[in-house]
Amino acid sequence: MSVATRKRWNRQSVVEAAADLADKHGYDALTLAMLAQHMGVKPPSVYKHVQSLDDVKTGIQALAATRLTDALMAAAGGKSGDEAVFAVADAYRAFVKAHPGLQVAMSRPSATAHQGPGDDELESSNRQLLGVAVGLLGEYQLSEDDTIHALRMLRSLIHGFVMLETTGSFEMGYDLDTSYRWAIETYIRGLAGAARPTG
Amino acid sequence: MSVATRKRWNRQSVVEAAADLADKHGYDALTLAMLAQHMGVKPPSVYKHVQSLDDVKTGIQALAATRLTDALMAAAGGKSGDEAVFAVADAYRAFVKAHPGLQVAMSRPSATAHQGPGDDELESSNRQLLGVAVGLLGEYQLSEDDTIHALRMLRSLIHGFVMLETTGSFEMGYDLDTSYRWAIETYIRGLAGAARPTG
DNA sequence: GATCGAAAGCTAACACTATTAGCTACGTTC
DNA sequence: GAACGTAGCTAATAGTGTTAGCTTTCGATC
Repeated sequence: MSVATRKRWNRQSVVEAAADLADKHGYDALTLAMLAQHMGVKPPSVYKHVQSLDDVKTGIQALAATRLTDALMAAAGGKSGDEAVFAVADAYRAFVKAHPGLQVAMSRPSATAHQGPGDDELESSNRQLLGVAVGLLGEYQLSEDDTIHALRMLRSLIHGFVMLETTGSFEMGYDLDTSYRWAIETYIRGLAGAARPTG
Repeated sequence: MSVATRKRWNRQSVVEAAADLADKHGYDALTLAMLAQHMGVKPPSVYKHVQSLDDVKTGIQALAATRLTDALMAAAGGKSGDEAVFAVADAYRAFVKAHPGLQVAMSRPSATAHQGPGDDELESSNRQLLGVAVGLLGEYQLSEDDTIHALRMLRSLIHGFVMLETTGSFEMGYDLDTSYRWAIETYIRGLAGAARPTG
């Protein structure tokens, strides 16, 4: 007989398991009973490792953010200018396609006012991402303020497109890949016109 | 005693009442018990007018779409070119601010494969909106394909910005109104470069 | 290797959710 | 005024998350 010593869970590993389930069955379909069953345990036992289902969902949100950040930083690494922008845009879209549950998680206001561990990690991850993003737009000669605006615009554009795509809100009949690239190109073109007068 | 003859409900009026509640308490917080109480009725009675809670939510989605369409068409009415684009963008953002519940409803995949009445209305409303939108970009001299791309991009940009704004995903410290206008301006600037060679 | 305490499992229970069945009473119409 | 359909009700079911309290198992210490 295999003496199958039972798996040792902790908040992190439970959240990761829950994130997988969210990707498989949908973020909203994630239930505590489902999570418990997947852990091979009855529902109340889950509370030994985690405060509540909201706690788990908050954890998923943080996990999603850091994983997305990692993916974007990896995509941008080494590249610069247009090439880097396209790479990040593609990586974002690919990430969402691969992780539908995590995407939904990211597009919800945080359930609990987060305080737990992982919050610091999330903060530093965001700071890292912002640094990379600012570097991303370095070649476009924007003022400091305009860099913020340009970043917000790029994020909005990518996030919105991917959102509308996954909810099936776009009319059919025209290729989405083409539209996506067209949009990023047009964004870059618009950016050129925003460049500050060369000093 | 006032003989207060009780209000006659139907699917439409129930959906409208539910939409108000969704705006007040949040789309996800909307519960059948809450809806029943607001109607002055016990939960099971709601089913006399509506098939299920999912049915109500599908109704809210349709209602949100048609109301948004109306608001956008009203905003665009008479205007053209840049002015019209700014007007539509502002109207969209204002609508979402005024109807947070409806916005969330719109950004969710439809709960039930809609079939009920109001679906036709939704369809025609969408067709109307597309017509207005195409007219909106008429001045920019885009090819037919590019018009679709430009429309998708504008929608993505607006939807994404408003989404990130309402979920509090933007870093603080820089004015959002300014960023929003900046983004629309940059979009229009990029559009100019996409204009087809004048034939 | 036996013992003891903490960690993690369990069952039972509670309050909530949506939903159905079946009954009663209102209100309209003939 | 009688008949009938609409719309209310209560009671009950199956699901949700969550807590309390008990038991088992695991790991470390003697």
